[in-house]
Amino acid sequence: MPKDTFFNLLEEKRERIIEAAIDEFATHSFYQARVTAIADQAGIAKGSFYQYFEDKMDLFKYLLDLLVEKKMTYINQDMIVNRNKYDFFQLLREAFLSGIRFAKENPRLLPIGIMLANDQELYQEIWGEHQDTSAEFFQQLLEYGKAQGALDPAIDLKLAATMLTGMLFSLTDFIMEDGKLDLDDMKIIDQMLYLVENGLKKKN
Amino acid sequence: MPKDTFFNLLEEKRERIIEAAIDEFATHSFYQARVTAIADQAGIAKGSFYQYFEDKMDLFKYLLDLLVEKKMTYINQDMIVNRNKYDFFQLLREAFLSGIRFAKENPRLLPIGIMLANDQELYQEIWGEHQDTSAEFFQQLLEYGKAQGALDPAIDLKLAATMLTGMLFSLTDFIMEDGKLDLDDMKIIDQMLYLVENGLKKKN
Amino acid sequence: MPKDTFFNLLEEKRERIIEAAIDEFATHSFYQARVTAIADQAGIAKGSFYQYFEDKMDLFKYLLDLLVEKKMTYINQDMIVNRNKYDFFQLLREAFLSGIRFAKENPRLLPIGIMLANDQELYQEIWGEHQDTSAEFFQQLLEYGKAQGALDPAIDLKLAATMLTGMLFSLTDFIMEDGKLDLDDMKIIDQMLYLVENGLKKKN
Amino acid sequence: MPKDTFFNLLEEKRERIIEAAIDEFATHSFYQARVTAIADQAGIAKGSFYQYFEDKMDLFKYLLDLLVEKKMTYINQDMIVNRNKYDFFQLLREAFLSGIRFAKENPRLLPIGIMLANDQELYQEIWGEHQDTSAEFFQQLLEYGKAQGALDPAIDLKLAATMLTGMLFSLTDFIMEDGKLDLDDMKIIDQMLYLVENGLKKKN
DNA sequence: GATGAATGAGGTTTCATTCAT
DNA sequence: AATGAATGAAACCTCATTCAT
Repeated sequence: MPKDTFFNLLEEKRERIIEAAIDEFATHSFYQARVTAIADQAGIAKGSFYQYFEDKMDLFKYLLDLLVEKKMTYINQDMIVNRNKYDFFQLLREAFLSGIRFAKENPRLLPIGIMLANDQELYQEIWGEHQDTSAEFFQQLLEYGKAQGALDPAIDLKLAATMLTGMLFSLTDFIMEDGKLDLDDMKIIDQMLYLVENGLKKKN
Repeated sequence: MPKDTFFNLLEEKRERIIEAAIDEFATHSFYQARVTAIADQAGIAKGSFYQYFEDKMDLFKYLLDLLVEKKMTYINQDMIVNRNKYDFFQLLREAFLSGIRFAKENPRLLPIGIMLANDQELYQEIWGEHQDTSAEFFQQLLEYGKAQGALDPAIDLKLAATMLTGMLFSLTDFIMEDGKLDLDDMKIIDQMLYLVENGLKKKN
Repeated sequence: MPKDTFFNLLEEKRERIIEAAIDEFATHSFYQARVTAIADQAGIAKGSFYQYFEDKMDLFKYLLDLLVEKKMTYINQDMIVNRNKYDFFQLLREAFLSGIRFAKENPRLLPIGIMLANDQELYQEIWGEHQDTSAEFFQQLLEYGKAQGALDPAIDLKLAATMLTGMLFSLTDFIMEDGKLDLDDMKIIDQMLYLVENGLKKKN
Repeated sequence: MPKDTFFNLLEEKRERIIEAAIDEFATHSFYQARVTAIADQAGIAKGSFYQYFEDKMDLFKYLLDLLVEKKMTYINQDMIVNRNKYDFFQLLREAFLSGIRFAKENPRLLPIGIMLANDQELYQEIWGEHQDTSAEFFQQLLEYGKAQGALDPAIDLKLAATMLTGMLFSLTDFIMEDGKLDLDDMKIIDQMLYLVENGLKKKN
């Protein structure tokens, strides 16, 4: 946790530091990221950095907290409200949508999460067991769908969850790549959902 | 490219160096990996390292070349031979299978590829534009399937390719995770293919 | 010298600062001691510290002044009063006793003096020539003893003073070590005095 | 323990480094001593230092090992040889003599030992329990003397050992102070021994 | 060709002190 | 007077790379 001094700062300066940190961690791994670069970019003295944070890790963890908190906000807003109104595939659509929306509105946070996900050792140190949330989330959603009788009973839920996770990741990459427009996103998501619902096979 | 001296080495020593390098890069990012660790592990003097390679990057690029070359070999062996004998979904099955097989037989190469894929800057420096090969490969396969009339004409091929790429990645993770058995892999792949073919929706 | 602001403080706060400083300097060398720790412990702002003292050294010197002053008080109280009533060995006993008593009643001041005594450079900077007070004191006492005819004329007074100084230091350590009881102290001091008076040799 | 690289160095360079280290640690506490100063003084690059030693502590411990080893050599040479030839007071004389001789011939090692002795925390970290050797040594010697019937049976051996330790320390300081001559040392030691044997009291 | 010592730039972190409120 | 944020020099240590044998 950052020190009190950090939270006592003027909003504006705090923002500058966070922005600088996100910039640095979005483009460099935790180890490659330099405290000096963050301090310089934020326009503060190197020494000041250590008045705000215990060390580099302290800042990094705080950033991840922000990321998780923000992401949760996104998903919850959309999903909690609609959980009982819609059927499984509509909920899935919402889930995809909020994932994409989050990524688009916080594009610099994404690489940080991805980098962490790919550094096992760091991941363990920071989050311990803390299961892969994304796959877990989809599995719960699928169980709900199964209970509703919306799913083909032949499918393995855990595998399907894994699959959806992978698809969401790729889809995000796909959409982020050239900053495509919002309207198009809808089409893409609907296409993707069509694939998920009906598969690739030609209907007779 | 490694220097001539490297290729003049006894096969056995060359092998030892490559193995040591793979070990190091499989567990550390490019920047985090230490030349010293590689030299120690390979049982050569630190100075010798620089007689074989220009620098750390030189070795890393060479490793990636090996990785790509090896992966291509896998896919080609299975696919080129069977391209005309089987229908689209059988080919897709082969593609998944060879992807998985490669990952299982070269488990230490995988993290290297993943790490690289997640470091934009490094990726650019090493491969420049060099499109995402995996998605490209699936797109070609899908085009072949479309030509065969095996696919639902409503689907967007590029998107489907993205989707399959993500799925393959996740599937690989899924299988590698607890070292599942070969026979099970088949079942999982068939399950996955079932999803891909028929989607999640309950059949009437 | 502390600034006027320091002496204008409420007795209670001044006390708190001194106590905090003693704690810090008793457990850390001058260089190792941290101004921040003192300020925190005393419950004052770091900035306030510099309103009271020129710098770390300023406080340290002041502490040493207090120490010397306090020690002098101890010795004087006992000694000045008794100087003419008792013979040499009784005075020596008093001197040892007051040394021990001071150490026991101000246990945290002792390490500060010891640390200083062992850092030549610092010692010089703070006290310049300022002879070793303890040895000097014993030498005067011995001269008084010689004048009284209580001492073996063969002994070298300066050397004996050095010897007594070392003994007092060790004795203090010895007694402080496990917080021994007061009554025991008397016995120990009498034992020690016996040694001083009669030496180790077996009497015939 | 220093790394192998250190022991592979040319004698001359190794010597230079040790000398530089002793100089630094003799005039600064462990924490105050600077690796940079040692490297500069020894004429090596800062990086080289870390090729030879794990860290600052590694070098410091090695220095202490040298100190102890050297001191042991001194004492043993003189004492082991003479243990059975001489009576107690002669042995004590030898002990004092070797202590002094060691201090005179290795004047820069002494402050290092003293500083360590006065930093409890550091002492613990380096030597753990490892009793105060000097006091222990004198106690054994005194027990030998008691067995021989050379000592006044009224004296407390542990206290006497403490006393002798303190005296040796002070005596060493006394002699080192202004670089007194060898011949004088003998006189001083004999004076000191006289005090120890016969005490201060005037003989009738 | 092989070795391993030598180098120094650059990273993180600490902390006494100053400054602005 | 009091506060506590701001500063930057300086410390330790790492490591890719060069150099001399």
